[in-house]
Amino acid sequence: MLLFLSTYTNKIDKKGRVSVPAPFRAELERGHSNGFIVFPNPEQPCIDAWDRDRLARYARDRDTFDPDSPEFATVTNVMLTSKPMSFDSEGRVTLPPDLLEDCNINGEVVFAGLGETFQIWSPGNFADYSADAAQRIKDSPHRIRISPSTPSAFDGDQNG
Amino acid sequence: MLLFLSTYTNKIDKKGRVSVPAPFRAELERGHSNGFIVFPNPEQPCIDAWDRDRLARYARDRDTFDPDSPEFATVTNVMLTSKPMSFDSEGRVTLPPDLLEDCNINGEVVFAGLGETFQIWSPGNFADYSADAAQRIKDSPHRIRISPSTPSAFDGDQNG
DNA sequence: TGAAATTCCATTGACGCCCATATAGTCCCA
DNA sequence: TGGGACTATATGGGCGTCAATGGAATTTCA
Repeated sequence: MLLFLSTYTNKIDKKGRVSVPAPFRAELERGHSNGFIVFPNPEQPCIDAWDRDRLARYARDRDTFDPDSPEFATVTNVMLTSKPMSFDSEGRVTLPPDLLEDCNINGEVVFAGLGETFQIWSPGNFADYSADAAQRIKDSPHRIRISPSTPSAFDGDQNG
Repeated sequence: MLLFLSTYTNKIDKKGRVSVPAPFRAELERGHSNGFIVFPNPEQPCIDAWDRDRLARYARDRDTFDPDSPEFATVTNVMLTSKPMSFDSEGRVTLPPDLLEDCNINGEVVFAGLGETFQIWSPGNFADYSADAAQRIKDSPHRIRISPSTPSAFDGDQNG
């Protein structure tokens, strides 16, 4: 699976282009994709970025939801509002102006790796968001817990 | 699988032609198709557009339905009312006038990507529809949940 | 022969491709 | 180990191509 890590801040030029961090590009290429898909996050003032395979999986789920359910409404809304981004020869994309406006993005963007996906923030909103997350961790500290590994390339290595 | 994303608003010219968004055309070509199939949506004032393979799958299902069931009636009606659209050399189609009338389409159309299929709306009806979907999401918010990936080139992730 | 439809050509604006530059990081070698 | 050459990334700008749209020319059918 793809793994997007770390955060990067890049500039948007006059033509609206922004370089996607090279490590993110490399990850997408690992998934045989020369682009990714963006849509407005339904809960936070940021842009969600998924690889095509993940969105295709989500699209398939649409047929399984009750048309009156909120799940159906959400997946429908994601499909309607998502836009495919493709890299130019320098690894840049042009993010949709309406999404930038909604997220208060102007001149600079933060690429925030979240593991299987990443997000795109304005530096200001991202600072608030990550400060809030840090505070919540302080308020209720806990140990890192990770689910047992599925037996894969290695065998018999999964300590409880 | 094919993936139709985002929404596009295009004009219908005096001769009834309208450009199909280039990304939709590209998807259809990916599926080795130089056109698509339209039929009136049974529940909403819009036109459903499917690729040929999907309609063929649905046609096969007809044999499995009880002839007295509503499912049988629906699939039968879809087959009876479907019309194949094919692109001219500029990527335009001429939508059937009766379907346009039923959907209050006049001068402009919205192509609405829904993942595996897309729909064709009048701008006004589409605004109502998407506002309604947005409202339903607000009324019962929930996080996006996506089914586990099928084991493919990469290893699956097991979220409960 | 007229109406409708299909093919072909023209215009405009946006986007992608190419080239150039700067900066930072890496590698090599003395 | 320090310096220099090389490479890759991020960024900026010019230009050609393509998409969307409109209309003319040509064909088809009643």
